[in-house]
Amino acid sequence: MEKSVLGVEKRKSVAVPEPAIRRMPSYLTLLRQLRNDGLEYISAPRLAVHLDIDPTQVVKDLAYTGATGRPRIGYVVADLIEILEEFLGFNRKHEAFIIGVGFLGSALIQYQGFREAGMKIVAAFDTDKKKIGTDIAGVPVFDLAKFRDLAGRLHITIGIITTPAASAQQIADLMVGWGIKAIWNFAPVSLKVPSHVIVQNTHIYSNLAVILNKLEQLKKAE
Amino acid sequence: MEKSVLGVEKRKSVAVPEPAIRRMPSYLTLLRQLRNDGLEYISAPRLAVHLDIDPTQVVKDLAYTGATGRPRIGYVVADLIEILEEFLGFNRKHEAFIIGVGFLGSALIQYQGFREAGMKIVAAFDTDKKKIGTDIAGVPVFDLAKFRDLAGRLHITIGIITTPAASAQQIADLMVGWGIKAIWNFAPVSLKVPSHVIVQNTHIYSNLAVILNKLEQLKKAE
DNA sequence: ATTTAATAAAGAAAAATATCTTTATTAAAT
DNA sequence: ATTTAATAAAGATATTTTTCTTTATTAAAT
Ligand SMILES: NC(=O)c1ccc[n+]([C@@H]2O[C@H](COP(=O)([O-])OP(=O)(O)OC[C@H]3O[C@@H](n4cnc5c(N)ncnc54)[C@H](O)[C@@H]3O)[C@@H](O)[C@H]2O)c1
Ligand SMILES: NC(=O)c1ccc[n+]([C@@H]2O[C@H](COP(=O)([O-])OP(=O)(O)OC[C@H]3O[C@@H](n4cnc5c(N)ncnc54)[C@H](O)[C@@H]3O)[C@@H](O)[C@H]2O)c1
Repeated sequence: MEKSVLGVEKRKSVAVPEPAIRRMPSYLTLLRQLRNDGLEYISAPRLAVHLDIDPTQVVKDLAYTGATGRPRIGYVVADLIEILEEFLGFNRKHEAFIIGVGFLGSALIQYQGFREAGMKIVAAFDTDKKKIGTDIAGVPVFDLAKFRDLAGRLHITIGIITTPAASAQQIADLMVGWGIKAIWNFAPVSLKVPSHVIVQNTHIYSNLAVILNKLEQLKKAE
Repeated sequence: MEKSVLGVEKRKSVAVPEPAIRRMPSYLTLLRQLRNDGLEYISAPRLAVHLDIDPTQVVKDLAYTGATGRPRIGYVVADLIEILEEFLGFNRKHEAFIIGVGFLGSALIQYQGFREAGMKIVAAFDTDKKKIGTDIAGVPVFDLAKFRDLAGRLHITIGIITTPAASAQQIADLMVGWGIKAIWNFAPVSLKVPSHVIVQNTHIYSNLAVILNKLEQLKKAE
């Protein structure tokens, strides 16, 4: 919060650092597990040991959510879970559709873990005649040609791309045309979209590159 | 490079920033595509436009690989591809095995794209009797009980974990016991391993959290 | 041949992020 | 009741990463 020249409160977009956002689901997952184990309180230093990160970073990350702990005791596990779920939006419903029902697309559709984050894939699209009309874990696979039709009726903000890289851009264009708010892209390409559309890339090669680089450093150090 | 007190060159581990490493596969993927389109030269500013990143960052990233460009011309596409492949290790062979042949594990086994990065999954392990003995795209699925046996004979440095979160730690312990160098973990848990073992987490919830957070910010801005 | 404009490369500055330090709080131990 | 030790919280510092600025290079234009 910041005072403007006129003395009126101006809501400064106190953006939480992305690295902190990325760590938060780990806190939540661990806390849920600890709760199931019957734990009532947990301190930041102990969370830090569990997750192998700096204890002050845990405190700072949790502070972003508004959570407060008590010295000598720590945080109330149940409360912290609720606060994190609320902060991350994992306690709300997020509907998504997915385009490209291949190996990865099918895996994502059948992934039970998205429930824990409030996300639900409600429809799938493909161009393959053999897949169109089928059903994967209750999620119907539609003809991509009917996308605009259907997508317009459903009010969905998240579109997932799991087509080959070659068709990813045209799929993105399609999504943008329909008015999608966020695109989760698993194809190894950089999508060009208008600035108001959120794009989150999950590029598998980046992770592999980090692994190979660390292996190389390890080798050099020997 | 740094001079030591004795005047002898000390190879300071000039670690390339991880963010740079993570961007490099994107350069490579794009360059391969441009080469296929017949392009001979490409400048950093044009690469930057393609990938929507800062042009000086492109130059800096590429400089880490040792690549040099010429003013007014840019980089030689073919050369740059080779340099990047060499730098990332994508032109070498990296054998891996995978534990957990469920939806995600199967998708990874069947993923053709790993070839582009030199990685090959040579064996899979599971505890499910129905899966043991089968074959996925030429990759045999073994009984996990025989893991130690087989893993010892194959000389593999990378282990991929795609089991449910609940069993991930015990799988990691198993891998460590065998002497694995790097673990690529897709289960949403923090693994505890000795410091000499590389762990790369690919946590799906982190990506989702970023998307939901950005959607929330978008909503607030309205 | 000379000028111009694009660009790589190196360096400086800024921004973002992580870590360290200090202070205050508080539950448990004495 | 007092002391002690653990810890949250806030602040300061350090590190990392990105962006900006300057300089030098060079192919193309004049
Ligand atoms: N398989 C993996 O584990 C994995 C991992 C990381 C990233 N990826 C990426 O995810 C994407 C999909 O990979 P995959 O292994 O599932 O491939 P896949 O070939 O199994 O699946 C692709 C699917 O997309 C469909 N498709 C193709 N063109 C389409 C279009 N224009 N519109 C709609 N559907 C279309 C195909 O019919 C197919 O069902 C690729 O970009 C890949 O690089 C895959
Ligand atoms: N499906 C996805 O798209 C997706 C995406 C991101 C992350 N993940 C994560 O990847 C992991 C696997 O997800 P999934 O959807 O493929 O689950 P899944 O249930 O389809 O597959 C899990 C597999 O692991 C095997 N398994 C269980 N315990 C084992 C053990 N102790 N040793 C060896 N094998 C064992 C099971 O038999 C099964 O084949 C989970 O941790 C999940 O959170 C999945």
